[in-house]
Amino acid sequence: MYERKIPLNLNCGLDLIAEVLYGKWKIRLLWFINEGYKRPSELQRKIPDASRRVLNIQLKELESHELISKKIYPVVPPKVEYSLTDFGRTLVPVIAVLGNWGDEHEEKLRAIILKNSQS
Amino acid sequence: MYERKIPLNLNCGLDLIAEVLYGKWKIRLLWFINEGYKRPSELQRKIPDASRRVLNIQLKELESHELISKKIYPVVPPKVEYSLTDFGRTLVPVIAVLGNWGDEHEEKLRAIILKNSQS
DNA sequence: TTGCATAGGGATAAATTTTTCCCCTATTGT
DNA sequence: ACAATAGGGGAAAAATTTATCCCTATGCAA
Repeated sequence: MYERKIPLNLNCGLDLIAEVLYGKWKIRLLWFINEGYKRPSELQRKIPDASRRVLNIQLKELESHELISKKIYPVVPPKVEYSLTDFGRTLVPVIAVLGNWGDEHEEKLRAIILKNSQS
Repeated sequence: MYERKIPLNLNCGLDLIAEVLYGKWKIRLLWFINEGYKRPSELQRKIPDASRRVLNIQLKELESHELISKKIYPVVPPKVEYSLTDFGRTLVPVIAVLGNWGDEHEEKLRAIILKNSQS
């Protein structure tokens, strides 16, 4: 595993939430799990741009941060289901606020971002 | 400048807000600017762990995303002041929600994160 | 028997972001 | 002449995150 060389900052609430949410696909994973997509293969289908590997890694991090829990069914082929913990559920309204802001300003944002990514 | 090789996703509100907020120091920059720390040197003092260079880069990105505006006073030595645009101000409550969640769960988060970063 | 689906992991490469180092602007004061 | 101040930026290195590739195992279907 990767060993961090620059120490973490955990001074304020913003540092703390960043530490658990920073990761390209984490917010989306939480969102889809909340919507009821529980199995890894379902999540991979919902997020086709992410590699299988990173999703596994980020799911494991979410689990280690106690935002989701993993249930392994002892069957073959294997079956796994993730679900939000009570703690993870407290993040749902927070994520909703983020998504709503993006949705509300969708046109403006799309225009600004595209304009900048071309120059 | 760096030329992106993996194309952006701008499908939903979450993608859009991620595009403007992703960056190690951006949220903090917005926050401090909102609190009234306007000059680059003030911001650097408030965020001593960031290199001067990145702060400049991220300020410029925030500006190009129209979240902050930059006023250059034609004096010597130079004087610059940033401030939130109206658009940027709409993000303040969103950032507050993030920080509040972190603050509310501060002890739990600190414990979880430290436990995981040691193993 | 071959191929597909399920879930996951190791090793390594590539992409991206952040840091470090050094230089430049112009004026005021020593 | 020279340092101090305030703001910026290029280039390259380091840090970090994601992607790619290959391998494990089992049961079911064509």
